[in-house]
Amino acid sequence: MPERPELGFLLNRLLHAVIDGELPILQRHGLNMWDYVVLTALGDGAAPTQAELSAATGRDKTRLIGNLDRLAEAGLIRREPDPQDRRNRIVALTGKGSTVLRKCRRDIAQLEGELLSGLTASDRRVFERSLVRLEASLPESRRSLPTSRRSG
Amino acid sequence: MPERPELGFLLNRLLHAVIDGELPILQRHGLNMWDYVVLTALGDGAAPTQAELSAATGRDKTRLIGNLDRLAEAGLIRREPDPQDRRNRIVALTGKGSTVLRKCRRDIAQLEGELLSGLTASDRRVFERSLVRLEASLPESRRSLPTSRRSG
DNA sequence: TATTGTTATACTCTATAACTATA
DNA sequence: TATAGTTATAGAGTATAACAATA
Repeated sequence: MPERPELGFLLNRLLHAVIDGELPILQRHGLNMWDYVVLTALGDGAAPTQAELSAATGRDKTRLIGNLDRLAEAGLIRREPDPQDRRNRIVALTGKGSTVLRKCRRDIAQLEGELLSGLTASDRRVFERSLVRLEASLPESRRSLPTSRRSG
Repeated sequence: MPERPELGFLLNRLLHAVIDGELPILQRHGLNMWDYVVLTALGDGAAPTQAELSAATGRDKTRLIGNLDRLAEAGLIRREPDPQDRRNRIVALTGKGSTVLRKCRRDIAQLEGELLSGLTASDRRVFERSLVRLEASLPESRRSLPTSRRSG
């Protein structure tokens, strides 16, 4: 729609298309976007404290709690007191949590394939490689944060 | 951070980097992100009604009003009753509005150049072309909507 | 009766500040 | 005193519904 399509415009449109595609997938597994971000972070690294998890995901520590409560209630994560420092609570995936995470990733990978199916194989390789490179070039400060906004 | 970087993760990081870079530019001209989206829409097409502008930008019509009030107050747009149908108000850029829009676009183009400077010229061409193609392949439903979220 | 623009209300999400328990 | 986790309060942003003017 802009005469020269701006990066922000294009990225925004694309991101929201991805989110719109992902939300139903996550919902089928009883997850919202932040739940999935948390599970992803837990699947990537070793068991962290909630403070570390907050930093890793970009989710404010006070709001992270609600996600962890629900995830624990659903049996997807465990929260255990740290024997080293009993102020900490160590968060870790359960077997069920790993399974749900794996299924979501599989479905999301398929969704991505569909979204990118309009590109040639060569263009897709360059596109994905560029995304990874650009992301790597960003300052550390910005962390994850897919939102579940609704447009007016 | 994910083992296989997901599209949503990468797009989100990149979009927020763009937004973080753009907000100070817009702020220098007294604009917020929605103001800029509205000015952009007005710069692209002919003078629309507020309802059309709402549809074109994705901004809810009730929340669009506040933006239009401020933009008119700042002398960047005009709102005139439609002689054809006096329920409508026709919105249009003023000369001052066009100037501000042009300056913002120029600064944002420079920002984009910096953000993409890590790519080779060839990769950048493919990357931008792919973005445009992917955006064009999306369903009509989704319209613009850069947000000014703050991560926790 | 339907529609444009507007205002008002309720609701959600977010930011900030307290509180507790450990250290 | 400082920190991890938690809870509570205030504020911003959003959706929804109602309203006045015009068709």
